[in-house]
Amino acid sequence: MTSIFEENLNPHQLEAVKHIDGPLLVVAGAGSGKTRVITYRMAYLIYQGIPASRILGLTFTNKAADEMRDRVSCLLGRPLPPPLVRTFHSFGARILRDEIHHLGYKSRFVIYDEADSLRAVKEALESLKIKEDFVSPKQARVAISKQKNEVTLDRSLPLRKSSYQIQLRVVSEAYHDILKRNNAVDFDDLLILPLKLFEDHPRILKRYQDRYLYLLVDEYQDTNAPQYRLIKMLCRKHKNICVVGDPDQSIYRWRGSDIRNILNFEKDFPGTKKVVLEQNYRSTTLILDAANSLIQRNEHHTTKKLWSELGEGAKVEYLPAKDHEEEAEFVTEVVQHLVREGELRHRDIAVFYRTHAQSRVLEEYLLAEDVPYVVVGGPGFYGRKEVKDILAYLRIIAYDPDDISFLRIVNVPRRGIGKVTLDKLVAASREKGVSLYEAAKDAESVESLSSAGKRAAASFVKMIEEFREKAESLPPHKLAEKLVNRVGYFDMLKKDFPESADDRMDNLWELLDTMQSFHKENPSSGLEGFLERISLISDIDTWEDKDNRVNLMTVHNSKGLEFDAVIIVGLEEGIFPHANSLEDPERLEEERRLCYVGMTRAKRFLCITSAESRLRHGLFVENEESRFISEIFGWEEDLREEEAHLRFHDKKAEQKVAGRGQDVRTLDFCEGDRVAHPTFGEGTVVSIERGYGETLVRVLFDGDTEARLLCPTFAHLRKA
DNA sequence: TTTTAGGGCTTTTTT
DNA sequence: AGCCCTAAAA
Repeated sequence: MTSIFEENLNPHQLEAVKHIDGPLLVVAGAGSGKTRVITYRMAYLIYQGIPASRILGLTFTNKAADEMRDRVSCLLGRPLPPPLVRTFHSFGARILRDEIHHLGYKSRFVIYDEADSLRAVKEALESLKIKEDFVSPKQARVAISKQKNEVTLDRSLPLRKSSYQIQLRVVSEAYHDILKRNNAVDFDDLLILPLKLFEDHPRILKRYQDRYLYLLVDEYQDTNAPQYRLIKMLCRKHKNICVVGDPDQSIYRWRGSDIRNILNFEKDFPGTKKVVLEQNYRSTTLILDAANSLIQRNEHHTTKKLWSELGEGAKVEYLPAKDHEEEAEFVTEVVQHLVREGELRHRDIAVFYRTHAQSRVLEEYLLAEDVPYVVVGGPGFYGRKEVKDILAYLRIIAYDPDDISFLRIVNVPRRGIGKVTLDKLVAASREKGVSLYEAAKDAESVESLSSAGKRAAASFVKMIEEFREKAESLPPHKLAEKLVNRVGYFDMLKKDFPESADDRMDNLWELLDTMQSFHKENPSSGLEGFLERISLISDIDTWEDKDNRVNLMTVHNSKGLEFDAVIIVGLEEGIFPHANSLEDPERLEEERRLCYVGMTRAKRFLCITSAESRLRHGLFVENEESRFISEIFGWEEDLREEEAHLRFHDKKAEQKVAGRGQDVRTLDFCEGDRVAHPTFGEGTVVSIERGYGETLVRVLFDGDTEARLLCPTFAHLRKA
């Protein structure tokens, strides 16, 4: 059984997988089998007798976590439980759920998302009577978050403080008072509070250190200071820390990621074993050459060179358009061409852009040509007003009602609690030191309140109380459905949004469906469990590859994915690289890394476009061609013109979309065939799914065991 | 006092 | 598309 490791890993990967104790750094270039190394290593540890419950995997997205957990269980076979794999944030939330009372919070805390947290900042500014035009709430929020994440890295901050910093400090304190009062935490707190907990309570830390003896961290180049410290604390005793990452793919510095974490790993953890993976199993050589050529322009880049055995492949295309509309037209044509001539399915194709705003034109043109597409992320499902409203109601019902959620829905739909009434409630709540909901509950005693206001508040409170009672007995989706009906949400939609009421209502049905399936899968976790899950999912997590559609997303969202064909649009100075990064050399390098990430998602076909002018904020602006273009193609000025006419429509270009081939494994069986497996015995092939990631074979073995076998494991399958 | 209608502003990337 | 503001209607 040792063979699955030797058979499916190259010598470098194997070296990493078989390293058991002590720190391990895997520098894994794009497409070099990073996920494979982590999952195989987890499986290997378990084969060595280490209980799965002692292994902890940390990732950035739920999607990555799910995929990893999934693959490990595939490798292990059914009977063994997989190790714990979570995102940093959900791991933090889980710790807090058990331990937050040590920090003076009540145990059922609310997680505020960015919008909620912005509200809280606004409230803080208001209570301090700071003029919004002096510090914009948004800026303040970003600054608070930044300060929060930095302080934990280095406690000896320079003492010189500008008045701005002092003011910021005050706002930050007011903000955190508000959170605490509402028993709420923000995203940053999910990492910082566990740190604080571990610092203040060494015995609790010890418990977690003893529980997780082997740590594996994905995308280590994107860890920020709190994440770094959390990791360091957890493995301080046993030093069994394995991190995987690629400095050239670090693209979240603006969010606090610190590339030094990976660069200094060997210094931080003496005795580190380092493995570098350079063989790329994803892309053809010309694509890799182009990507290498770009990343080499970065002063700070790791000296590794990706290579591939997948053949030269198609040349990277460049299609300069005159404006954003022509660009969208090109994209549509390329997609149609790839589907017709290149034998690709729509789902094998992806279009990446720097900013969400760029998706609209693309959508228009794809729609006009009946090309099926799906937009990943953006102002997504959970950002929509109707969904946020209902979730706010549910939070009020599930937790001790917090002010932010209360304010959101207290008059939505309208129920006669307007500004004046609300102001009086706010004053009453401040005076009594209770939440707004408590104040509303006791509205009768607020003398300044009009009788109409008292009545409206009382009936609102009565309704919420009824629902809080119902929450004990009803499953979450039923409760939510009753709620939507009871508050007359649909009527409000029809009145306020006559055009889109039905669409919005569909979104709510979808929310209810999600709740129902969550309830089915986690019958015991109830409404709170659902709300926690909802607040920690990201756009990419909800994306499924099942429909046959072209995928549209930001370059950031593309990280970790791969597609047969990739089109990157908007290669213009000011767009990509983004205008806000042009001045700062370090930020510019990050833009370059971002472009590198996008390019290395492509397996066999890569196309880049630009527009000479485009509509921005309602105005036509002209942009220079992105500097990345010449860096990718290594063009000299005089060659440019000649190359530029090499349009996609040329015969020569068309030949480049060769048939598929390289990565398709030969299977000697197909769906419906009888097969035999050394461990599981005989069975019938239910399905073979190829395309995204690795090939997955589902087999229903006799005796009703259904097994899902990934690429390496099904090598043991033989036609029976 | 609350609601409604209309105009301005925004958007870089996100757990 | 959502949010915030203002002015006027209900």
